[in-house]
Amino acid sequence: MLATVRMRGVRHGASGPPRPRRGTPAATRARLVATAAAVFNRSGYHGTDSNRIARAAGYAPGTFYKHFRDKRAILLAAYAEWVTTEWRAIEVELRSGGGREGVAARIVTLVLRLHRRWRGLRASMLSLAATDRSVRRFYHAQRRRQLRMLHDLRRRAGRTSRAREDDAVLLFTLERVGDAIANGELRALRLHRGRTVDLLRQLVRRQLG
Amino acid sequence: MLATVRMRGVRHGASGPPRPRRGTPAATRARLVATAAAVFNRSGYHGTDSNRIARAAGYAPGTFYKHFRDKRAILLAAYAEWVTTEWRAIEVELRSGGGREGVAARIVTLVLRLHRRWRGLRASMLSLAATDRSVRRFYHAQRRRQLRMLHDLRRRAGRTSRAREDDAVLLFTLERVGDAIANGELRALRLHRGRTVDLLRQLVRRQLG
Amino acid sequence: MLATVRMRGVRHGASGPPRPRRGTPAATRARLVATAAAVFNRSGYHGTDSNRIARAAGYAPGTFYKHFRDKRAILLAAYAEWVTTEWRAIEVELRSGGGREGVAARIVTLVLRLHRRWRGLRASMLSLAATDRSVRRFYHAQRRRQLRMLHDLRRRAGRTSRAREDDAVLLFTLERVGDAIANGELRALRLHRGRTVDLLRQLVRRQLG
Amino acid sequence: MLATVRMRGVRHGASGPPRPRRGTPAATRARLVATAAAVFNRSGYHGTDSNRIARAAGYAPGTFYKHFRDKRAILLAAYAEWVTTEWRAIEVELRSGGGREGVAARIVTLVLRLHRRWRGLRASMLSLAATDRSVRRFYHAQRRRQLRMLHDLRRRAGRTSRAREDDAVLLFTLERVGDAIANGELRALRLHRGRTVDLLRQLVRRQLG
DNA sequence: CATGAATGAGCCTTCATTCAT
DNA sequence: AATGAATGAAGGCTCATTCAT
Repeated sequence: MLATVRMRGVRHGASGPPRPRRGTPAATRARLVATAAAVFNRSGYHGTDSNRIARAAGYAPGTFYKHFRDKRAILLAAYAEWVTTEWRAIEVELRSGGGREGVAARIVTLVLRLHRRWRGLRASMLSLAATDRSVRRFYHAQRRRQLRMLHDLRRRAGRTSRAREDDAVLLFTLERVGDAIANGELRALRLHRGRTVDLLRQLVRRQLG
Repeated sequence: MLATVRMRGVRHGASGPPRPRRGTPAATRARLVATAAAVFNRSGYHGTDSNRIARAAGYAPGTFYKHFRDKRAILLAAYAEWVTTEWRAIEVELRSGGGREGVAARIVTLVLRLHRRWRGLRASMLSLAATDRSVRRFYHAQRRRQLRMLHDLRRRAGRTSRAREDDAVLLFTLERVGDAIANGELRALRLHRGRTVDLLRQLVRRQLG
Repeated sequence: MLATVRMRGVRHGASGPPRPRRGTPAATRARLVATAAAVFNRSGYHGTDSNRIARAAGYAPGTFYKHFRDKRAILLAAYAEWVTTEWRAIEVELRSGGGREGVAARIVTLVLRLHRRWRGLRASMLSLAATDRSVRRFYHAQRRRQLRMLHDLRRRAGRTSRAREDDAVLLFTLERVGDAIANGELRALRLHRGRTVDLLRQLVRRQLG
Repeated sequence: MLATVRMRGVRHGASGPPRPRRGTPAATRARLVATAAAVFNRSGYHGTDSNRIARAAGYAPGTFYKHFRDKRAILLAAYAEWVTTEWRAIEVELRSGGGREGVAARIVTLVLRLHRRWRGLRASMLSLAATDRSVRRFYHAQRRRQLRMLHDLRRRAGRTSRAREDDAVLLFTLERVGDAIANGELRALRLHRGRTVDLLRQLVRRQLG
């Protein structure tokens, strides 16, 4: 959902405001969230302003504040969407079956892809969370959701021996390396991407198995 | 150095500026960098301004710009200092000897402590790096330094079998978990801190061994 | 237009802003341009700032930048208006007929009056044009307009024998002497104003005839 | 004098401060004035600052204020020098004899060359004079000097029939066209330079004859 | 005489937010 | 529901000027 609606919203924004005005509040809100996600992703939270987001979505500045208390609120909404999307994709991947090996490999690929695609959005979130208490709480809540989802996945696979701490550390590693690859850190460090990805796959396989 | 000079600089800034009029440029610069590190750490890059930093260090706004081209520049200086400080500490720790076990444990403790203390500064750096190309390059250069330092450490310890990719992934994991602890994520996720730290120690021990 | 709207805009700015909230963008823009012309005229380009102009027009600082890219842009707009206004007045004067003598005399009077009234605005323009390439280009374009207008006037009067160089030199002389009178240079040099003006009238008469 | 000392002063300024420190006050002052003239000429009064001028002359900021009350004062000094230089050159030219024709032609050439060379300095002067009363007074005093010099020249040549008003208007025209040529206005207006210069020569010849 | 570190008022500009329509 | 003109606090940065050495 994020990946489709959002991209459209922005493409239009580049030329003019072609969006249909007067829609259901929910549709307007969704359009704004999707656009915000794309814009934050490209320019960063501190690199855009609420007027720009509104215009990019095809609305006037005032409309923005009819749907969101403030700029922060829309970032939270966009990020929550992102978490949902990511884990929906992972669930689909897992359910599609295949050997333990294949599943681990595909999950790593998926996570890396999503991190690459949304690195700016995630960076925006982290940037705010660092200073803003309530954003941090929200961010932690999202993380709890992730952990719960991972735990459910493993339970369904019949593997519950591992501690939640192991899950968390794995999550952190995946996330951080995902960001690193997305940022171009690997290239900057002249590290082999394939080797690094293999390492991650091993870690995931071990944890799931 | 960061940990001492810096904190003082800010402390007196809080009450009234004790007018350090007329010092060597190097001393002024150092005072500004130290203060900036502390202020960024507390309020985040986007949460302060150059005037505030200057005042906190006991100077007028203009002085800031005699020493740094812009606000960005002082963040880079502060971060570079931080990297140096962190690894100086790690080296000292390693040289102090003790069994393999003890060293690994102490390094983990050290890294976690430094990350906790400076999480705001690091977050500021990441926040800028996400949007600013040249900051990103600088950040990557610092990371290269870290990796080189880690590699040197292991070579002196006579352990070179591991690939640089393993080093990097370990670094990322340590860093990320360090941030997570500092952020209060562990608590938010109701994870056991001791267990998590033990996990990290194992990883480090394995990598050094 | 310049002479009326503008002066009003500033007058009420002096006491308290009468809050012209919500007008058409064109009206706001016009109000800002008129005010800027008056303020530049009084204090010079480097003697005011965009906030002052905005307030004098009855707006907040931000409004200024909704209508003009920067301080320079509004000076250009104000100056372009001035050129238009001046030549509109000259055309009217010419069309009003009367003998060759009378027309020349009246044109000189008119030009001198306009230069006296707007000498600060013109000085602002010259001051910027001296340093700023693009302002200079704009200024030259305005001058081309003037020359074209003068040429058209003469053609309609059936006098085209003179070269464009003569037109230009006449324009420069008129302009410079106009400034000199406005500046009080004549008085400072203990020159007779009447005699000087007569000289100019002769020059204009000769050129038109 | 302006033309020599000044240019040197700046050339050095570009690399480092190579000037001998500790000279006679008069020498220091002269060096500063010459440098200021060159710097104002290039960048305009509002395009530089007193620190830059001091450094370009090989001195520290404080030295500047030991020799001049403020930034304005050095512009006045530089401009006064310029007027002196210009008229010294014109006098030399006149004294060198030659027929009436030749003298007029050479004076025009000279004036145009000086205006071209120092257009930035003159523009700086005009820019300040427009706003600043006392600068304007100073500027007028310089003009009086010019007029007196011109009058003396004519008396020596035995031509005193013309009124001072005529002298003044000629001066203004020469000056203004000189600036126009220096500014590139002629080119911008697609006017023939040769023709324009011829026109000026005629005017001067008539006035001297 | 000369230095140069330091000053701080103030300018230019941005942007989150409001509110009358 | 949506608009968009307007707001104004605040941030980044400059530069004329001072003064202790």
